[in-house]
This record gives sequence, structure tokens and C-alpha cells, in this order.
Amino acid sequence: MAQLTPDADPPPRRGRGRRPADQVRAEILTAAGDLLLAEGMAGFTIEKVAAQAGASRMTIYKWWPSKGALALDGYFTVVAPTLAFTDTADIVADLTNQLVAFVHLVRDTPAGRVIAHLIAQAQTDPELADAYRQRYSGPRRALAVEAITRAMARGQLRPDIDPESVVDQLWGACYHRLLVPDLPLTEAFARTLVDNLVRGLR
Amino acid sequence: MAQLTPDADPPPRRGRGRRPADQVRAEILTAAGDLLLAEGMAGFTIEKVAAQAGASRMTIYKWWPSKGALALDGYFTVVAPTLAFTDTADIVADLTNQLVAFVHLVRDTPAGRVIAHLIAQAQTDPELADAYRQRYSGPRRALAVEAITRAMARGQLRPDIDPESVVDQLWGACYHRLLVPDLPLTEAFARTLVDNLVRGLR
DNA sequence: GGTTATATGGACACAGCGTACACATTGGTG
DNA sequence: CACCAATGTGTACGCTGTGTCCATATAACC
Repeated sequence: MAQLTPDADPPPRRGRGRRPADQVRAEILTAAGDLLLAEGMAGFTIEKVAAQAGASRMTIYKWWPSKGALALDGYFTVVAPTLAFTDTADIVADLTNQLVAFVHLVRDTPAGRVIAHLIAQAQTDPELADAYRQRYSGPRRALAVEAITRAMARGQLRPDIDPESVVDQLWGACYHRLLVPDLPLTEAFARTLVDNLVRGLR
Repeated sequence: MAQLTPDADPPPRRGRGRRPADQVRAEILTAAGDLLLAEGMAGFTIEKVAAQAGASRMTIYKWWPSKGALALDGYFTVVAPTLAFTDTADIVADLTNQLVAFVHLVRDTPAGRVIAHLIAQAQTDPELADAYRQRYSGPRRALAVEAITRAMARGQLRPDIDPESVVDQLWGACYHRLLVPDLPLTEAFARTLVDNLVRGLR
């Protein structure tokens, strides 16, 4: 996961006094991220994080206001958010590639479940909801919107469309299948989404 | 809410012995639905439901396997699922009307928050997830898919499109804004979604 | 070296879940 | 009508997790 050294099992035993703040913080964050990937938000507990980090719960409560805040920080610590958006001047190819990559991230790695659980938790945790929007969904939306806007300027797309709504119809549709899996989330599905939108249904 | 008689405040006091099973069941269900609309899944507690229904927790545990199951049953009891899909032979108008109605349901009634919380809870409650798919999202999807399929047969839409993906790009996009409210869920948004898809982006 | 900041262990009260047991009452059976 | 089984009720228990407080130990800083 995020362990550089294979230090394996829970840190053996810890003395009582103060330890370097940054070190403890880092250990808590990687522990939080690991636990999140391993169990999702279901088994994500302040107590477990503290135990796995070899820290005390008090320390966590001092630095993070809510469980959600800690989870989000831990997630970012472990997954190193890859926020790249390749821009090859072919908007259809770019959207397709980006969407297919997202589908694979969600389907083939634990990140999918974690994202689903974070969104779920955000429904009843306003602080997490804000943080998630500002630090994750917001930036990701912005990248897609920029790409679409550039394509509009290049004349590849109609100039009067609303890029934000397009984002919802591509990524939002995938999130929908992630959160309410009536049907599977496949690469073919991602390609169909782009095709539907670009060509139109008529 | 679901009270036919204004019997108001919590059932005063209850004797100790057995009561008619159906009656207790009904009282628990309306209590569950009311509580859900009032507080959402956040404050939805077996104990509160039992208190409001004037029943004992044991009874609830006997009949419902999980908190989610009870919540879903309660929700259906109170909202009387309006599963109508007007079919006026004009698919664009039908989709728009249906989607706009959905947006208003989600925005202007407590049902929106309840749906969001149910989906959230379903992320960590497999039984609820199954029940939600089979009893709610599944049937609703089916209605939209049928309408789209009929429109394809009538020649109003291309014959080679995948109706299911269209559903995700309309309703799924709305769910996305409900669950990750980066941007508001408006009637104009709903109309834009239909327009984007039908006309195409080029 | 002395002071301050901070991590730690331990204890507490509280909420909610899930279960168990004894008792009360109803519904049905004979 | 008498009895039995089914089922709701009250109460209590153990468990997990939360959030808070305290005293103590130790690092970091001046």
C-alpha cells in the first residue's frame, strides 16, 4: 500500500511521551489510507486507525474534526490523485480515454469502493461533503470542463452547449452505475456514453 | 404524513401483552416512514422507530433483518411509489416531463434526501442494496427503457441505441447532482440533458 | 536547563446495536 | 369454555464506537 519499508505488523509498542508531530501525522494518514483501501468506509474506525498507526485516539481527535475528514486525507495520501487530462485536440478520443480510464480505476482497484463509500458518508457528513467537492470532484470536473470548452472553441463541438451538463452525462452516468449497480460498469458502456452524446440519438 | 386519523402524539402507553401482529406491523412501518422523511437516514434509529410506534425493539428485530430493510419498507409505505410513465408518442416530451417531475420530487420534497440516504446506506448494506434495486431502481429503469424502446420502434430514435445507457445519462446524471452537489439540480438542467442527448453535441 | 507543546495511556459517560429471558395477552383449537 | 401456541412487551446485558477529560512523559524550542 503506502509502506515503503515492509515494516509489516502493527508498530510493536510505543513509549508514552511526545513524538515528532509530523511523523505521527504521517503514520496516521497512511494507516487511514491503508485501512480505507482494505475495508472501505464500513470498517473505517478511529479506533482501528489509531491502533494500526500505533497512536492514540486523542491525537487523531486533536487534528481531524471528523471521521470523514480523516478518511479523505488518508485516501489522498495513499492514492496520489492522478489528475491528468490528456489533451490531444481530438475531444472524442480524449473523453473516451479519460472515461475508460475512470471505469477501470473504479472497477479494477479498491478505489471504486472507497469512492462510493466516501460519497455515501458525505450524505450525512457536511464537512466531508464540502471537502470532497473542493478537493476531489470539483477539480476533476474542472479539467473535463476545460477540455470540452477548448473543443468548443476549436469548433469540434457546438458552441452553445453547457459543458457542465456533459460532464454529468458522462462521469455522472458512471457514478450512477457505481452507486446503484443495476447494470455493470463496463468499458463498452463508457464508449457508448460518448457515442450517444456526440452523435445524438436521432 | 401517513396518518389518516390525526391521532397526533406518540401512542400514550401500551400494555404488556401481545397485540395484533398486523396492527403493530402497520404502526411500525408508518413510524419508520415518518421518521425517515423527518430526519433522513442520519437520525433513523431502531430505537426511535420503536418509540414512535409505541412498540418494542424486539418486535422490530423479529420482522426486519436490517435497519436498511426497515427503512425501505417504511419509505414505500409513506410515499406510495408513483410509478407512472406518461406515453404520449412524443418521446422527447415524455422524457422531459418525466425527468422534470423527478427533479422536482428530489428538490422540493423530503424524498430527495431520503433517496440519497438510502443509496448511501446501500453502499454498506448488501441486503438494502438488493432490495433497493429490485423494488425501486429496477422497476423505474424498466419503465423508461420501455418508453425509449417504443420510440425506437416508432422510428423517433435511432434503432441501434442502447436504451439502458440513455437512462443512465438522464436519470443517472440527476442522481449524480443529487449525491455530489457540485452544481444545483434544476429544471433547466433536466431539459438540457434531454436536449444534449437528442440533438447530439456536434 | 527550563519551559512549552504535544503524544500517550487510561478512564468516563453516552448512544446504538443485537440478544436473551420472563411475563402478559391474544388467537385459535378442541 | 379451557387450554396452548404464537407473539408483543419490559428489562437487562454485553459489545462496539464516539467524544471528552486527566495526569504523565517526553520532544522541541529558547
